[in-house]
Amino acid sequence: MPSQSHSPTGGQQRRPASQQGMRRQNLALVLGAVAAHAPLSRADVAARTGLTRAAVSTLVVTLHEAGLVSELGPAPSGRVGRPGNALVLSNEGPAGLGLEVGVEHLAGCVVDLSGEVRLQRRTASPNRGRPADQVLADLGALAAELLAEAEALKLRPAGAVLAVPGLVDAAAGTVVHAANLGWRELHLPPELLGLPLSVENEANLGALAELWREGGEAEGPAPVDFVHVSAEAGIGAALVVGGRLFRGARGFAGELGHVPVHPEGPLCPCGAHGCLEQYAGERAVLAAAGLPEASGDWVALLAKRAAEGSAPVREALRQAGVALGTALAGAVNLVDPEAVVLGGAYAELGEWLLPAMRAELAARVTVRPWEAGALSASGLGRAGALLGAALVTVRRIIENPSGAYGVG
Amino acid sequence: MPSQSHSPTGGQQRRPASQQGMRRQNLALVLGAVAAHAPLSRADVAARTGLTRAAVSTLVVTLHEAGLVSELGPAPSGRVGRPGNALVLSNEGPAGLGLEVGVEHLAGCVVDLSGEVRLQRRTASPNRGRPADQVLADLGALAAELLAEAEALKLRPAGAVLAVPGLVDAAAGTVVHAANLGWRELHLPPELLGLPLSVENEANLGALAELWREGGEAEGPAPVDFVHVSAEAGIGAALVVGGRLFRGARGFAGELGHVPVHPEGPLCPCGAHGCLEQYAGERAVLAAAGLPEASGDWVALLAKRAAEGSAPVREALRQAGVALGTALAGAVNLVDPEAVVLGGAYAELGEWLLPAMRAELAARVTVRPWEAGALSASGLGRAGALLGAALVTVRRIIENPSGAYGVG
DNA sequence: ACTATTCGTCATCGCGATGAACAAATTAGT
DNA sequence: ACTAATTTGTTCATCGCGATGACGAATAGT
Repeated sequence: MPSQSHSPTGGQQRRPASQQGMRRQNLALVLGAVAAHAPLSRADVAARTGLTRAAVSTLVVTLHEAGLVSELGPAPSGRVGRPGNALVLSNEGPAGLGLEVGVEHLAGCVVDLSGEVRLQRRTASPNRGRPADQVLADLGALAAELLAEAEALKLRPAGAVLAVPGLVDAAAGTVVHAANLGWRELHLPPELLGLPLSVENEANLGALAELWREGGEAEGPAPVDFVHVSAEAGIGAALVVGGRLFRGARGFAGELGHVPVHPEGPLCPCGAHGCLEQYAGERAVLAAAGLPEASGDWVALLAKRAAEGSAPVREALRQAGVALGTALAGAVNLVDPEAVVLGGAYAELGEWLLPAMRAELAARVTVRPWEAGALSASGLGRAGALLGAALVTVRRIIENPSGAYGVG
Repeated sequence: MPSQSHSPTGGQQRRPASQQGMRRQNLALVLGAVAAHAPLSRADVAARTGLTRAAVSTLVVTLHEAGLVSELGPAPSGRVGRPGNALVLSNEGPAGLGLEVGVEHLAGCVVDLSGEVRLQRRTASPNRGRPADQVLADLGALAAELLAEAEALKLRPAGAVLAVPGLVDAAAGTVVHAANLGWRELHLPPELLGLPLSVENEANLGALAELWREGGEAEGPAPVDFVHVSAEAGIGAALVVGGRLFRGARGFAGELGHVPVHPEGPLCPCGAHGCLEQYAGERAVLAAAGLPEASGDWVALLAKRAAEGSAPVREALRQAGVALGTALAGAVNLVDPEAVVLGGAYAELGEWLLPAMRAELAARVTVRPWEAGALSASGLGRAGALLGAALVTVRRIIENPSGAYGVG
């Protein structure tokens, strides 16, 4: 289960603090500082973390032996004094493998510790209704190729995470229901080619990719409390709270698609009336736009038609935006996020969806301060899920370096 | 600010782990075990926490010197072996002072470390529109009386928390807006009679009281992930996530009252259309019931008329329940709580509100498992806020014993 | 060359948990 | 009643790990 167990039920079952725990925590602290702030000397790390230079030194020895950090050698800083020895995350050794199964494709990628995508691979594959074991076999072959190439780069993935468009029980490692693939109650093996394998919802992984994106760009610091909306199979929202994915008590948080928008609206397959999906879901938008359903890459098609100036398509998207905005207004009133990010496939339709969403949010979020800029489209778009899947393993190593292998 | 700072913005600004931090954590671990599981011998604590008996011994010495735990003396256990020396939370020394200002009353109470209410006081006081400093002066007098009585019981409150019906910025210690009192942008002094003073929303405190209620009764274990709905001034929902109050990025989470229920519904004073308050708020319910507004204790009045069998009142409450259920269905779909608790004044109307709410939730929460029993009325009712206010200080001491005084 | 800095490492110290040993207090068995 | 077996709580030696302070190394400024 990536990132966070869903309710550790641990009322007060905390572990006692031992000196080994202390060391573990400080290893993570040092590695986290190196991961977050590019090249850093030991002294920089000490200043930033509050640890002593001496302590940082011994911690770095451990991290270096584990192959997690490497030195670039002394770099003239321009200032007086002995120059520091720059530390960076190792671009060899531990890595993360992300896998993705979509309706029409399989994909995988390998990222190194610094989050850089080092390998990527994508193959067309009509998976709709195909037996799951065949799909998984193809996916295994793709993963094997990636692992071979990774070995040539001296990268050694420590875990694999699979992104699935559908409802997933991450803790149990099962796909509860993926309508577009025709999967239901599918238990995935705990290992793939010797790597521990986790499953996760595409929407959640897209949110994590957004959370962990390189903050270096001019986009400002990545928010740690946000709602990430994405539509792939149904409409899902991932809640990120304090930099952690929030799964809810039973792991089913984020079902934005079934938030009631018009309580007396049309019947939804879920059994309720007027769910958001009835206004902003695939079928609803295609119907409103006058397009046939199940038409291949419907998102790309909509984007193309809208760009061409099709009035019905634009109106359909505007109405979807209104519904999304209404549902999100409720969500914002409830959880008060720092930002709302439109991700996944819908990010590509942002140009047509965002104005109506912004208007709706501005009109309905009135009790607290709310700026239009707090709603934006993800720059990652559909690539987010795969990237997020690969990053899960890497982040897990960085946040708990002694957990991987026998570092401690 | 009680309980949890609202977004520590701490991307990776964690403190380094020192051996003093280790001690602090283990003190909290031991004290937490004693607080949670009644009388416990040192050996029991060791077994339960995973610490060594030796370690527990020295930790208990520190806690005893700080006046946080006391010994009951050896108690025959019936089993073979030397009997353990039972440890309990001290019923003297550190305590918590809770204060409450309502539209028609002032109240205060003192709880000891074990959460027991030792002193309670309530005075009628028409506070609507009265100058805030006069109200606070009266409240100070009430607090002074309680502190004098507390001293006779050898209880020494370590902090005071004030429950206010309205929007509060707990971190800044200000009441942003309390419509029913006529307060706006009121900065409260940081101290009251020498005690550090915090302010908090009534709804949030009611939720915390629910969270911290004695689990011993047959009501089963208190949930750690739940939504606590209460209506006092407006309709508020407090989200408790993993046993902590969730405040949102800016501290405004839980505005259930302005979640859109019927997007094209009547205009709300907040500027939006069809907010929940337009269907389940004080004015809406009274109007639907055919009663004059601003009629003293309107909740009690509604409960009385409903119990007498008044059809219009019952129908008004049923419709409010439908609206509440619709809004809550959205909330449940989003955050997947373990339970939903109806608290505050509305708890007294539970008999008339719950059936419609349950029906609505059952119909609209379909993707995940949902049982009707997950929605219930709080047993604390309106007393929750005051109790929660007093418990905040006590819980803070228990969760961080070295923070209070110079324990460490 | 000399001084002022800054960086990284080493020896020493203190704190706090661990583990083993031991006295005290009880029950079970004869 | 006396012994054996347990369980509790404390004491003592030990270990791990960060803090502290000192020292060599490497740079800039004069």
